[in-house]
Amino acid sequence: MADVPPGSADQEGLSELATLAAAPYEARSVRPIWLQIYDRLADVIRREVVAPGAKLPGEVYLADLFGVSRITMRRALALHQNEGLLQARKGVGIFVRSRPRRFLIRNDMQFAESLAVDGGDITSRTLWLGRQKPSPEAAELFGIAPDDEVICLHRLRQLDGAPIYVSRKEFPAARFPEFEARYRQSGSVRDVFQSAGIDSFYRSETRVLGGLASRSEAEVLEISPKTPVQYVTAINCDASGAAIEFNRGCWPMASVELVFAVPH
Amino acid sequence: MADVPPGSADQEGLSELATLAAAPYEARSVRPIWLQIYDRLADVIRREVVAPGAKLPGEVYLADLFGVSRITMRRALALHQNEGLLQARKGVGIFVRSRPRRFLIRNDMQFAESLAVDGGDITSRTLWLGRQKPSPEAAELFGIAPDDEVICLHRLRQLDGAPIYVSRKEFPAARFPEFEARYRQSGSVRDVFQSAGIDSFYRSETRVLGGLASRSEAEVLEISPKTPVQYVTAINCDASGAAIEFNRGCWPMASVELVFAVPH
DNA sequence: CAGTGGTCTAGACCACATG
DNA sequence: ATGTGGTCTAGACCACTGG
Repeated sequence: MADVPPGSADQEGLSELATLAAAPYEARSVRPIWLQIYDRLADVIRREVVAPGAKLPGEVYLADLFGVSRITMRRALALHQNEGLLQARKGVGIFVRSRPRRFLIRNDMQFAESLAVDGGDITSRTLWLGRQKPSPEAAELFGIAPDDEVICLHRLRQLDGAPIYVSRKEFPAARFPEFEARYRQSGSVRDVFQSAGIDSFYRSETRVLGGLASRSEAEVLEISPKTPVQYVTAINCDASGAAIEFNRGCWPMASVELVFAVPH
Repeated sequence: MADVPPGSADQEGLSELATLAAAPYEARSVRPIWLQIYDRLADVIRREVVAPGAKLPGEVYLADLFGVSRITMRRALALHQNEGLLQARKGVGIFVRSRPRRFLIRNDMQFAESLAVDGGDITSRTLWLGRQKPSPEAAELFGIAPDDEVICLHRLRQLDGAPIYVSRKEFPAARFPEFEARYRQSGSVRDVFQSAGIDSFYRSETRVLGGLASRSEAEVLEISPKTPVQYVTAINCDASGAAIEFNRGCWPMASVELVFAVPH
C-alpha cells in the first residue's frame, strides 16, 4: 500500500478508512466488489469519519487502499456522485458533500420559506434577465404568438453558498412592462407581481419528472453531467386564473423531497 | 469488423446502424466518444431504426462496429439503461424498451384511470398480501403501537405485460377486519373500502423523492439495480380526515411524469 | 510543474440463459 | 456448449487545477 495520503482529510479519519478498506470482501458473486466498496464509503461518510466538505484521498491512493484497480474504485465513487454524497472536481479532488440531507419542498409554501424550515443560509443569484421568444409551453399557456416576447429569468438558489436549484422562469411581457426595473430594485418576483397589481397568486399545476443533468445544468449546480435530477415545472396564476409565470427548475435528485399536501 | 450479426434485429436496421457507427467522431476533447456513441444510439432508437422490443447486437459486435473497446461501448449502453431506452438481460441480450414514452400520473385521478389515458393494457398483479408490523411512518399515521398489525399489500402494475410500477400499501387492521377476503374477491382496494363503509376518500399528501433502485425493486421492475427511480409516498384519508392507507411506490424515473393540479 | 480526475484500451474470467 | 452481459485488471494518455 501507498503510505502517504497526498493532501487530504485528517489522520484520524484516514486510519479508520484504512481499517475499513482492509476488511476482507464477500465473494464477488454475492455482491460485486465495487458495490461493497460503495457500501463502506457510504458508512464512512454517514458516520462522518471524513468530515462533510473534506477532500478524499486521490483515486489511485484509494484504489490501492481498497486493494482494487482504479477503474473499480472509480465505479464506487461514481455511484456516490449520482446519489449526491460525493462530488468530484476535475484537477482538484473528490469531496464529501457538505449538505447531504434532503430538503422538503412544499407546494403550499413559497420556495425560500420552505427551505428556511431546514435552517441554513439561502441566497439567490440572478444568472440572466432579459427578453426572448417564448418556449412552446409558455406561448400556449400565456396565449401569445410563438414570435412574441417573454421576460425570461434564470436564477440559482444556493444554500450556505452551495448551489442546489436552478430555474428558468418566463413571464408574459405585455403584463409586466417594467419587469426588469422592478426586479433589479428588489430582486423579488413577488414584488414585481405586487407592483403590477397582483396581490395574490397560486400555483395551478406542478409537474415532476426525472432526468439526467445536461452539461449546462451540471455546470451551474456543480455536479457531474448525467447525474440524476428532478425537473419541476410549475404554473402560477393570478386570482382570476390567468397564467402569469411558467417556471422550469432542476434539482439534484438526491437533495430534495417534494411534498404535495392537500389543504383540508 | 465482424461481419455476422449474431442473432438480432432485421438486416435493414443493422445496415443503417453500421452506417451511423462508421461516421467519424468529433475530437475526444469536444465530447467524449462514449457520449457520442450514446447520442447516435439515442438517434437510432428514437427513429426506430431498430424496432421497439427488438434485441440489439451483442456488446462485442457493437464495440467492433463503433470502433471502440467493449468498456467504452458498455458505458454508452449503460447510460441508456439509466434513462430507460434500453434494458439488458444477463445471458440474453440488450433490448430496446417497447414503451419508452412517459406516463402522466395525475394526483386527482385514480391510478388505473390515469394510465388508461395513455392507452395500452393495464394489469395488476398481487405479489403479497398479509399482516405485518407497521412501518414507523404508518404507525404514526394510523396512531397505532409499533407492535400492532397492519394489513400489507404488495402490488405490481404492468402495461402490456411490462412492469412499470411496484407499490407497498399499509392499512390499519382494526378498520378492515375482512380485508383479505374482500380483496381476494374483487382484487380492488376501492371495493374493500366500500365494503367497510367508506364511499369516498381523498389523497391528503403525496411525496416524491428520487433514488436508485434497490436490488429487489430492480428485480420486479425488470430494470438494472441502481437505475434512477421515483419514489412516491401517498396518504389516503376517509371523508372525516382519518388516514386509511399508506402507500409507497416506485417507478423507473424515465417512465413517469407526475402532475399535481390544483382544482380551482 | 506535479497532482488530480476523465477517458480509453486489450484482455480475462465469471454467472447466466438458451438450445 | 455457446453466446450473452457483468466484473475486474494493468497500463496509458489527456485536460484541468493549483502552487
